[in-house]
Amino acid sequence: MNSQSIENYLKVIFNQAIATDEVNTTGIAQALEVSLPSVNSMVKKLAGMGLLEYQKYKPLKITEKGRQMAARIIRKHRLTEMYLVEKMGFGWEEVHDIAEQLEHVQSAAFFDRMDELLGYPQRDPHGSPIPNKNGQIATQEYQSLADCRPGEQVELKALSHTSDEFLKYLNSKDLKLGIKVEILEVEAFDRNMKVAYGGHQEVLSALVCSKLLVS
Amino acid sequence: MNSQSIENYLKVIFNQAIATDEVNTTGIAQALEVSLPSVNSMVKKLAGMGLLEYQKYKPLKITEKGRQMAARIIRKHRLTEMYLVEKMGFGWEEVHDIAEQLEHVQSAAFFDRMDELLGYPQRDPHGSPIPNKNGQIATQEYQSLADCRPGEQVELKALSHTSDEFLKYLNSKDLKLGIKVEILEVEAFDRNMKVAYGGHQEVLSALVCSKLLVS
DNA sequence: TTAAATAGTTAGCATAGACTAACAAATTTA
DNA sequence: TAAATTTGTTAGTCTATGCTAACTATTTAA
Ligand SMILES: [Mn+2]
Ligand SMILES: [Mn+2]
Ligand SMILES: [Mn+2]
Ligand SMILES: [Mn+2]
Repeated sequence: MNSQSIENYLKVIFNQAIATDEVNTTGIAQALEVSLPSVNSMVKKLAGMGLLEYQKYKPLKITEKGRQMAARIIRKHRLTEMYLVEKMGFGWEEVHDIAEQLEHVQSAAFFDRMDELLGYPQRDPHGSPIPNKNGQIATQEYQSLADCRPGEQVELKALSHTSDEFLKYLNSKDLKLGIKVEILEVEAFDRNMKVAYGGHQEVLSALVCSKLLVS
Repeated sequence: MNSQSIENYLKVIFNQAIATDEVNTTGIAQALEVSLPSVNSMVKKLAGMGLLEYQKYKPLKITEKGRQMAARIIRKHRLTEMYLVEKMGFGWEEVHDIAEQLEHVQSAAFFDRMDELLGYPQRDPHGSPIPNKNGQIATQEYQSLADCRPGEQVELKALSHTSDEFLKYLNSKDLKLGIKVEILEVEAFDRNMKVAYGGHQEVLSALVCSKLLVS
């Protein structure tokens, strides 16, 4: 069985591969808050396990085997988050740290039961897709709210950033997944957006808009 | 934060202290399936943390601090087992291995929520008491079925042994907690018992009877 | 296109937690 | 009670995973 450490590395590498395709040592070190030499030795180990392709000084590439293994861990993470929100009444800002631990539990039955009780959800509470048991994952086809034009009416589908602070900010503005948002105005200077949704009218910063994924 | 290893040692020591008051190195080694020197060095570490009293060649004694810490882990274990059975539909023979992992999750909110959703249960699916948040634990005041006499009518309250095989055996005989059992006959030679309960009439071996706790 | 900055690597070390081999103390058995 | 057995301890080793310091390769800026 792989250690929690290995699983956490692999997950970070997988996520960085999605974002940039080219994964580098420094990015992993920052994401995991470990030193560069620690990453270097773990990367060699993962390569030895056939999960990465590693050549000195070259960007890292995750293998298909690595991708699948990572996706299965992410599956457990996201199912857990969904379960905590839907079945245990937690807020979407409370679940990540718990899921970060539960994702390492070794018990197919446990996660399969969550999946079943949830009715086989496709997305987690933050709108990210839940990989299937084979490690296949739907690609996000949403655009950023920041790329929308005045007059458009869109639906909030997912978040591209899920820090506690951001989620609490969204709570404070009653911004939830599924709400319909109308873009009223875009300020040319700073790209701030005036939007209307569910009885609210708010001005959202360009930073916030860039993290909101809509369709 | 204490490691999973430390927590598992402490739990074993706590349980042995309940059973015998005198805890010895060999017993811990057997329970955890590790070598004697491994236990010896961990025991010194736990003593250094103030969780045990250790003197060379003397039986170990768990401290009040150690007892409380152990009971809090056991609380998480037993709440988890109860949650898995009551809220997720697992059988009592399926939950121990999952709880063995979940008991190490660091999140008071997670276990408090389980507790709340379960309605603050006093006992786990095997009838063992669930310690409270301060590490206080009710003492079992049940007697073994093996100590009962013919003609007595008792209620099955808990198990003093909870291996998968034993639980599956109980499943096969429809023996569940809460059922009323009448002792019909005790065979003098081997102490086998003929009992009746819920439409069943069975002969239970002395070994089985010794593991069934009743009131 | 050289110099500076950044990124990646290696060597060496630390800690946690496991192990075996060798030995010592305590207990049991003859 | 002396011998045999069991129990506990010490010393030394190993693997996993981290670290810092020193160095090298690559990339960026002057
Ligand atoms: Mn998460
Ligand atoms: Mn994790
Ligand atoms: Mn258990
Ligand atoms: Mn455990």
